[in-house]
Amino acid sequence: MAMLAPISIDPRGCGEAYNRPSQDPDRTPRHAIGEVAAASGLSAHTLRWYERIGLLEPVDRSYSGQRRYSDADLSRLAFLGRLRLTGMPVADMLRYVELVRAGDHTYDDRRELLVEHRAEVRQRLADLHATLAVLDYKIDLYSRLPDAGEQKESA
Amino acid sequence: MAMLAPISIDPRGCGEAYNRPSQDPDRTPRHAIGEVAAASGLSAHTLRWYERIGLLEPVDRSYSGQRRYSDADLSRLAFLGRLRLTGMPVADMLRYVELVRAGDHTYDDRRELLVEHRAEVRQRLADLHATLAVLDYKIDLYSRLPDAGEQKESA
DNA sequence: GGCTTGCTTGGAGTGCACTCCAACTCAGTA
DNA sequence: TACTGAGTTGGAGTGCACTCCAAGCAAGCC
Repeated sequence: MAMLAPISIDPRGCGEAYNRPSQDPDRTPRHAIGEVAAASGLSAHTLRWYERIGLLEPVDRSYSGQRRYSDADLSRLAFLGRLRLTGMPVADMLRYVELVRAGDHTYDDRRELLVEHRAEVRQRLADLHATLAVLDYKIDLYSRLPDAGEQKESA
Repeated sequence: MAMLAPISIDPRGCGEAYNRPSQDPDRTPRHAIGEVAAASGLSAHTLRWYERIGLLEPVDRSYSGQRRYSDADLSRLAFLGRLRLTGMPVADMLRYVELVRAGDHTYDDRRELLVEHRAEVRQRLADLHATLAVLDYKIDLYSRLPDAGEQKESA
């Protein structure tokens, strides 16, 4: 297998890349599914499934029928991966992708969708911070009352 | 229905409360399932299910057989709710509860479990922060290219 | 007394997001 | 040319965490 350029992904450039002029080198297919799985943290199964349900446009194929992902696919995946990782339901991701597909007149809807997700992300951050404090408190407690101690804690 | 004292929950005092001397007012049963559901954010269904699978000790009952939760139950629930909210699998929560049940000689194991969870919480915090930056970037982009604009964005 | 609302049960059902299966084909190396 | 490992498909299966159901009991209010 020819050595492929290492994959690097900038999640900022996602979705929109779809609207780029087609001579953009961005859209040259070159990455096999295994590479993409390793780079994105999604399994090959999941990558195929995302394509099947329409989260990704049909991916280009090699002459023998194997998938070859372009950098544009990769950056979309990177962004979608972030959305998933932070808890956006697949159905909402699909809606976002459909808005991108629909064209430039959907900017407002896309923004709204992202703004809503941002609010959820902030809520999660708050929950996690609060829990972190509780965990620190209890871990400290357990550290100071090491195992098998006879004394009981009162908090 | 008699007005019950408003429920306030301090998640720090959880699990351990189980080892308190029984004269502690903490263990007086008084809260109906509906109240507890409202206060904890868990549904009544879920509260019964948690009890069924052993996350909660069998809850005290009124003479007519309805559940009456004590403050000790509540504070355990508050802590368990935090663990769930921050992504701990129910199976791990169950393990934690079983360690609490097993007695004081399990402090080290409990601490280890919480330390592991804390690491996951920190990882999530990092993921969320990184995604927040991406969301801010894209939302800003969409805001500056309001809907139906003719120009295309290039990032 | 009648009404409404809330609670009870065990077991079955739901929704989400994958994840696997079987039976292939294909690519690269010795 | 044989072998190994990676890729292909649609449909079925899995795991998790609830969530609901039906039928009935109980409590508070007019």
